[in-house]
Amino acid sequence: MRREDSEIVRELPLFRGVELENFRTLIAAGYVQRFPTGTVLIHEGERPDFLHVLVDGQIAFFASHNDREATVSILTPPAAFILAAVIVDGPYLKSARTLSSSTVVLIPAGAVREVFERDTGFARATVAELACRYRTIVKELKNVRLRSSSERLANWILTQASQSGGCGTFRLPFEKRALASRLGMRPENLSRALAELAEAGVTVDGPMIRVGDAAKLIAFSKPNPLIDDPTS
Amino acid sequence: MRREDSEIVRELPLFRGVELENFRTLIAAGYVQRFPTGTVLIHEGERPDFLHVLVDGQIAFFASHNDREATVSILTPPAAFILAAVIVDGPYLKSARTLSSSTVVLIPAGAVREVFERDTGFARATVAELACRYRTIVKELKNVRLRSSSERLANWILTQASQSGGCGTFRLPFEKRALASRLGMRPENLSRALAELAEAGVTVDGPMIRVGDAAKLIAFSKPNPLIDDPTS
DNA sequence: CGTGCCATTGACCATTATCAAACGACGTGG
DNA sequence: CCACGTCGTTTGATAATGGTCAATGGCACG
Repeated sequence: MRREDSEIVRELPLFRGVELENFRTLIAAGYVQRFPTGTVLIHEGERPDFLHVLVDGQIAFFASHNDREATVSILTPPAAFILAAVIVDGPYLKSARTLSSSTVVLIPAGAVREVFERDTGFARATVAELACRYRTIVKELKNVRLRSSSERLANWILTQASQSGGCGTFRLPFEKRALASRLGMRPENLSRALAELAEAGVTVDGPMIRVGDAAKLIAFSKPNPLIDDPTS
Repeated sequence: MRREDSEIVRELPLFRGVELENFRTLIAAGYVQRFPTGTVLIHEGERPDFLHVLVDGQIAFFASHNDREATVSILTPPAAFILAAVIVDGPYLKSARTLSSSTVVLIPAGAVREVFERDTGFARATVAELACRYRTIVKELKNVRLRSSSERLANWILTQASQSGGCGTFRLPFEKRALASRLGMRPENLSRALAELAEAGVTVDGPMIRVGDAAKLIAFSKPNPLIDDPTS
């Protein structure tokens, strides 16, 4: 593993509190892999062999049933994933697919569980990580149940715009079809919803989104920190 | 606190591994309260003062936004709740209301965090609890996104029937309106969906549900352990 | 310079929500 | 003991939301 990659892992909140020796054990057991766009890294229902850390790229988590497919979340680096499955040693509940070419650090599940047993710093960080993940999904469930699809879109644009720095313009981080699935809608509906948001001052040019009138978009979106604030 | 109540708490997976001395600290700091039906115990957005343990009764967790209200989950005793909020010391993401008169053990959040810091057994149990909770919500999100409302109902009836012992008849554990909200539908729709399930051999008499033909209901429901199995 | 995929648009359909009304169980007060 | 009101449930009619199907245009890539 390149020093560069292990540094990224070390800097994650999940690993920052691990004792150096234990961290080295984990890194020594792990390795790095690079996957092209569209690779399915993990399959719903299988058993977790590795804790994964996304170092670069983008990964979508999705689940299938009844000939339908739903994106549960999209992960941006750096971040660990499938921690819960590794901890409880239960089957993956979601599949994962790269949305762009991605590099992933793989740490054997057994090593993770061992270090978890003897390193209280790691245990604490695991708790914090899981608690945050849990809260994130609760927010997502609220998002789905309490808002229409255009409202979800409007709020997604708002948070995206605010994360992309002051100017009201940003580039979609992935294809519109991926965004549609992430927001629980069809691509056709996303198109229509984007067109509808012109009334709220949002203009679209290919992958570029421009928030022309933030106040108007906020009025339409009715953002709620208990749904949209990733830090709360 | 009655010995009876503290025993129930002690037997929970979350507390079973806590060192006896630490457990006594928690219990000494806590107290029991009984609430009538319909009491709102906690309010979305407020700060967590206590870790709660439901000892008897039933509690619905719900969130409000845009004049809408959505039930996120319904808890049956014995179980701890709002653990994640206590751990990260963040605002409640959901409100909680008793569906029947309920007794709850309240343990001050500070005491929980203190014991959490020095008791590795508790830390480990917390991790397990959070990981399971996380996975439960992921399943719920899949349930909402991958199934129609009648499918959700059919699968709910299936698991309920299997948990209520061999005979295919059971009593709804709460009002139909609460069930409707739990399943993400309106009471009117629940009525219609129940009527529709007659084709799958389900008969309804007030609060009594009878699964006349399990095979037929299974064929309709298409149950999926990665959504419906609470243990996986 | 095709070929394929994504995005968009329009027409139509399915699902679910909303509104309204009526029924029945239940409890209260005359 | 009965009249009445309340509330949960059911049923019907209608509207809104989102999904499906089909056709088209644009763009990248071979």
